[in-house]
Amino acid sequence: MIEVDFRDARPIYEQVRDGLRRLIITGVIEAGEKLPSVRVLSASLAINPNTIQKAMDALEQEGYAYSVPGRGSFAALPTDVGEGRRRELLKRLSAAAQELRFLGVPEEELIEAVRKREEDDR
Amino acid sequence: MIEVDFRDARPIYEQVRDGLRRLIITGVIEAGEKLPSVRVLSASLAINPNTIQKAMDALEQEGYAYSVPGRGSFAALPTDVGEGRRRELLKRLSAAAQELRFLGVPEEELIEAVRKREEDDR
DNA sequence: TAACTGTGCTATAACACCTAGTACACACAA
DNA sequence: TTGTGTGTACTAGGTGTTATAGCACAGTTA
Repeated sequence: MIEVDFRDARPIYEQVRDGLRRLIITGVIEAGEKLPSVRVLSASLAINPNTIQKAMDALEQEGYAYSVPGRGSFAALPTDVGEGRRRELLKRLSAAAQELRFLGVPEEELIEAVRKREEDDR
Repeated sequence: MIEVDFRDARPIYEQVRDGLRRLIITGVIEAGEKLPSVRVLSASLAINPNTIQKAMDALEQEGYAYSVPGRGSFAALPTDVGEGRRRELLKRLSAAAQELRFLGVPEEELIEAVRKREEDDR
């Protein structure tokens, strides 16, 4: 369900956060649906609960999830995601596009990459 | 010329590396032209020379610059930039696009962001 | 009640990052 | 040659983040 690479330079909690976010934006977990619990994820990934908790906190701050003490964490609606996240993604998008143009990648290829649906880019 | 934010979570050497890369891809520094020296950058940004050196090493490894002992560091040709960098950027591009689509941003807006030329996204 | 849930806290170890200081070899111009 | 500027290399230490272990509490649900 979620892959964590201990050799990766990125912190584990970021990998978990990104993995959970990916489950949401790909529709594997729909809005309102329950996310795996801190303890279950901790056990299945062999990662300390505190680290999973940190990933959950980050995801909740982005607006992708909300937590209810005693019940669990759930996927939020796309409209609940903060505007800051949108702006950051748009910045990232044009920055990548600008650099790719500098590297000589034709614009059609960029647009194709933007339109592409199914892929396994982390 | 280059801005460094000490409060930013990103390491200083990454900020310097990205700043230098930006000078190259925006054409401020053209291919073959000399980059500011380690010591000059170190003095003007009030950053330790070792940190600047680390940024230079990273930039050189990406293929955006090459160094000549005794003479200085210079901007490389776009064709010298490694294929790994291209792949990473394309991944980043489609990942951002996919998430933005999930957030309800219309495709025309994404394509517009990709086409956009002049902007100050870091 | 029992088992699950999120949440909070302390303490510790490991690692990346950044700094300070020093030194060497090379290129270039006076 | 001498002086200056250049990239490069090394040691050492301080600092903050990350991840871990362990424990505890309160709320929810069957």
